[in-house]
Amino acid sequence: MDDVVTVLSVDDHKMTALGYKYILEDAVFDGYSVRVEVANGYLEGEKRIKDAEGTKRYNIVLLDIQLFPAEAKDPRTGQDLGKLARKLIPESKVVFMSSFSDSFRINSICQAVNPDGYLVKSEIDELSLIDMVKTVITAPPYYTHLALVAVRKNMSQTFKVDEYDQAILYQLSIGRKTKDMTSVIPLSQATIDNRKRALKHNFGVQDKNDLALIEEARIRGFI
Amino acid sequence: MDDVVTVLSVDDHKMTALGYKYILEDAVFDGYSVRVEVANGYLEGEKRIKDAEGTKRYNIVLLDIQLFPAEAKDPRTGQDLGKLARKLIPESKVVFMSSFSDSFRINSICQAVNPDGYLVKSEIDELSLIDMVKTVITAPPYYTHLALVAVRKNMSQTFKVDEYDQAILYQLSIGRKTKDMTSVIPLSQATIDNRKRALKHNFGVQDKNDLALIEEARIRGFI
DNA sequence: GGAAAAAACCTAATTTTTCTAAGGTTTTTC
DNA sequence: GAAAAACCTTAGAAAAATTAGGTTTTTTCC
Repeated sequence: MDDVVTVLSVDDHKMTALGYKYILEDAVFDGYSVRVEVANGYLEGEKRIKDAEGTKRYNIVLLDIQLFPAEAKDPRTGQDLGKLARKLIPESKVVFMSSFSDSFRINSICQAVNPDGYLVKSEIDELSLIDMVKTVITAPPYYTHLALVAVRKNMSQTFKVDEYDQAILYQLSIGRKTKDMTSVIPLSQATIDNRKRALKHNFGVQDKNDLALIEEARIRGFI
Repeated sequence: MDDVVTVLSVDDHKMTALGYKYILEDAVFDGYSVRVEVANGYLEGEKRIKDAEGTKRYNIVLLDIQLFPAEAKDPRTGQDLGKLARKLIPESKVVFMSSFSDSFRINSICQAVNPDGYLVKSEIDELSLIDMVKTVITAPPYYTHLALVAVRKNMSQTFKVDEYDQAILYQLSIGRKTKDMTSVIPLSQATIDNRKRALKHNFGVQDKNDLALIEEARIRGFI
């Protein structure tokens, strides 16, 4: 193992990333030290990853999810950087840190990127940060407690919805009109109507509105 | 919290269970101590769980998976006891300890029982056993490393198979003939033939035999 | 607040997809 | 070499999707 573990930390709050940097660089590891490079926001993070293409420059890439200010309306997230890292620097470990602890989001990211770690920000302290580096380097994966709870919830979900139903629930949750879903879900509007009706029935919210369906889906971890 | 945490340990190797008993009873916990009752095998475990029905007698139920000697040919496993515990003593935490570390088995059990912990036996030592009790009591779940790796593998599985295909793969893996699968899978033999052919195509093993299909499914964590 | 427009909800007929029944051919097992 | 099993195919049945459009409810606008 190298004497220095290099971490790229990508966050839209530089102060947060600097906090992690000093914690990790001050910590005492067994047989190595940690050096943290900070990238402020999506674009800088993207650049660093691209600049490192094909190298082993980073042992760990630490990614926030939200990397643009809300008003930027940019749909790209840390998940996209995670996928990019997987492609360009496949030997680097990818770890997410996010304030999101909802089941759906965590499981979606884990499925899409298969990260070596996931930390819910409210659970991060000095010890867990250090423990994350140790575990990710030697025996991934590393999940904080709430991330594990979310994973467990998904695993034990006995009521299955297929990919179409999941997409319908998601589109409902972000406010897309049913008639517009045909542009993102390859089904006819009547089929979407039918499946929506079936979902309401199966979730025990027929005779109720979409909000009830969304809420029940959220409770069950489908969104 | 009670001063004493009571654990029911169900294993078919009494010496193993006794080992856990002495480790945990000798350990020093913060604010409580641990008392372990040992049940030797499935039937005794079943009896203890039934006797405890509706009570809070056990804080934790620790279950091995294999609870009959191989020659007994009894299909019941610790998973059945786990489900029973969930039903009769719902306030007790359920934790599995097993030598199985294959992805399919771990994920099946987690889905069927939603345990508060899963330990792969090769990873159990004094510290992890103690840590398991602490975590399970205060903030479940607790998975050992290989269990987490298995969970992660399942999560990141992008190639989905539905329940019918998964059952076909499993039946193939235990050697059941295709013509006999109709007794355990509610599909016609022609449909099973068709799905099997499609699975071989999707897994890139058409023109190969069943062993190739099984192996590829195992690699991908479907069995 | 009411009218018009938009969207949701719903349904029947038709089409498409998947399953099944039935049985033939090929391969494997004994 | 015979029997068993796997593999494969076709025609028909069943299930799901689609087309097309109607009714009801909600939203928007004045």
